[in-house]
Amino acid sequence: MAVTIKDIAVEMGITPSSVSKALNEKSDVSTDLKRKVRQVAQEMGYKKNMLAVRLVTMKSNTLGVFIFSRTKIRNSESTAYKYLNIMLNEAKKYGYDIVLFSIESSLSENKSYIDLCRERQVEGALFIGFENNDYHLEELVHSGLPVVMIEKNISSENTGCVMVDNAGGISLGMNYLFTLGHEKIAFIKGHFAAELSEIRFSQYRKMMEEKNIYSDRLVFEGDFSLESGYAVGLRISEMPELPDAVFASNDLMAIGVIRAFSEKGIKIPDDISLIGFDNFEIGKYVQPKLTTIAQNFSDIAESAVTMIFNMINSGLHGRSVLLDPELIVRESCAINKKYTD
Amino acid sequence: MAVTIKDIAVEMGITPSSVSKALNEKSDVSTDLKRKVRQVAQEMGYKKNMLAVRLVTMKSNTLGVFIFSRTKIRNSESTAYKYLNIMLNEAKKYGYDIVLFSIESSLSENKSYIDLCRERQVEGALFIGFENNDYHLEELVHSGLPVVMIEKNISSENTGCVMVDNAGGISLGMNYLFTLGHEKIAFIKGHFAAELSEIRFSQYRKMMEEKNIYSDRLVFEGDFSLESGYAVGLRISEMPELPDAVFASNDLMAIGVIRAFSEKGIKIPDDISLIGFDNFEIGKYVQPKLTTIAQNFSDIAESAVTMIFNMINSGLHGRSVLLDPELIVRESCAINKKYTD
DNA sequence: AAAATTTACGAAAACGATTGAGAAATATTA
DNA sequence: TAATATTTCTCAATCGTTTTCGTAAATTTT
Repeated sequence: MAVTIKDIAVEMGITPSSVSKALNEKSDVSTDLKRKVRQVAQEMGYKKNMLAVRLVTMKSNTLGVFIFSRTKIRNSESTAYKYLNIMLNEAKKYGYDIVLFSIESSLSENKSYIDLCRERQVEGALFIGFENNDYHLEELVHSGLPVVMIEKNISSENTGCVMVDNAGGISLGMNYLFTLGHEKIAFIKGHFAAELSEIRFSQYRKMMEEKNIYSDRLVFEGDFSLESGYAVGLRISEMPELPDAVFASNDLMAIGVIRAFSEKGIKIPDDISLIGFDNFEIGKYVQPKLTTIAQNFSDIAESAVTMIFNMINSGLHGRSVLLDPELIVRESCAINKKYTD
Repeated sequence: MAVTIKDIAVEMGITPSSVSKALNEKSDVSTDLKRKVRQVAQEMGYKKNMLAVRLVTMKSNTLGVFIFSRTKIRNSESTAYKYLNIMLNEAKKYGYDIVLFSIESSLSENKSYIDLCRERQVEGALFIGFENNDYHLEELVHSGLPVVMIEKNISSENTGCVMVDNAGGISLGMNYLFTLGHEKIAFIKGHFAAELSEIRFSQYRKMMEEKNIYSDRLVFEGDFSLESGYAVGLRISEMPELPDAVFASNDLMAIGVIRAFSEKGIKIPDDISLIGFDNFEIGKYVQPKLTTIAQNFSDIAESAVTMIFNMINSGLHGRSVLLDPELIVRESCAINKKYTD
């Protein structure tokens, strides 16, 4: 069917090994033959069979990428894709392919992530999002396979992670809110199965407690989705006394809140301030423009790929790298009026 | 390193072929041996090497998917990911893997899409988005490799496509607008390199011309991005006389328009009606809620995968399938006041 | 009990490449 | 010119499977 080096060999009256070496620019073949072989290969439409190459060289040059879609954690398909895109381009620079794994179906097959990786001979695995209750984590950590996770804080010999400094991001936002004179700051938590939900909330709680102004009644359960933000927004609007501000665990929920408040006639930032987390582009187009904490998705993905290649090629251990978030001030926060009284 | 069937064979004092047959549930091996082999394999932590399997069986069980990221056509990373996700799950049902290809890097390597596919032995390729000026199209069509494209209307022996009926979608929106009494309908075109931009615009133009109300001054260039929608919105707001309505080629641009109008004090839908295309979830949360044309991304992706497997397994030819769009009426369109005068 | 059939396993070739060791051809040195 | 060194190619093993064919043993049929 397809033309092989053997075909080229018989065509040229030489051996397959010479063809292989010529095509791979080995030193023990004359430049003249190289040229001829290249030309014949071209003419015959030869394409090397990577399956064979990888089998014999025992190098798959392949990275596995797992994206969690089962529960739509963070509801941010768009960020998953951003990550994926960067990973793809970075991997290509190293000459690696990326094979995608979907979580839901692999679980139904009753194959663990490691099984999938071993079968495909992937040299490393990248995880985008990881659920707290996933019992495969243990296995991953002890597998020996280089693994790096995004949005899940972990580091061991063979597993690393890269994520934004979520606690730092919350601090940035909280301090900004404090500076503006806000004290009754409500918080909308993210999806319970995402580790960063807990991290963000903990930092919020810690900072509120330090000021002795923490109250359970100020925290609301969300799941990172627009809808959940909207639902919480409605509930907040019905509180006997409005909070000074609300800190949403992500932009999507913040936008849901904007919608709810708008329907209830609550003005942002006049009646209440609002801050999000992520810095999605859409935040610049909602009314009011959303003040938020930015995380650089490209940097995260790039660091993840860099780390995994360091682990694969240089045998480095997994590390936990935290990237700096940034406060993006736009229009959804204002000075607390009560403060000026 | 890793345990192979040979290892199992020596361990059990049988031959590799028996192990292979046992593991593959072949009929010419006793159920007793099968059981034993399974157990030993399990104990020894055997994982079959798919590279070897695929090489010998001459079946890669792999689909290639190409996503165009070079020019951020449609600016809809999120839809690309939605497509990808469905494809992944559908492919898994057939026992296929998906390897991802990034367009930009492949071009820099000077390897055509077909080269990449042939090397990896992929059995079919899925394209998400395709640029008008991509000169590789010709090669694809004549490659013999099963290919199906999303958002690019083409069909030949080995290439098919699936997309929403864009012209029909525009008709839906235009007729709705006409019913509401609008005549001066502005149109924001999508990215010039996307085929569907032309399709959508053509239908708009056709319907306007049928009513003899087409004017070049009512059409604006966009590129599917929020920013471009915003920019056009600003320009529209500065027109000597406001149009009755604006039809944006996608929701993102419509949201940009909302922002621009809001800043200029133009009320939607009181002063002007607005309609989008895509039915992104965010449309329900902007103010006013966006009326739009819905396309079902899941259906599109599923159809694409189904088609490619039909081509791969049953040798069916590529077809061009058009899915029905739907008008989603929300709040951004109202009856034309001039009409009621 | 002999013949025919079935069952269960082994031997070996294959898939398409790579690679180190060895052989042949050519070039270099003494 | 002979000996040595260098270049250039061939040989053959290998990667981990699958699969066809062959054959001995077990089973069934006559």
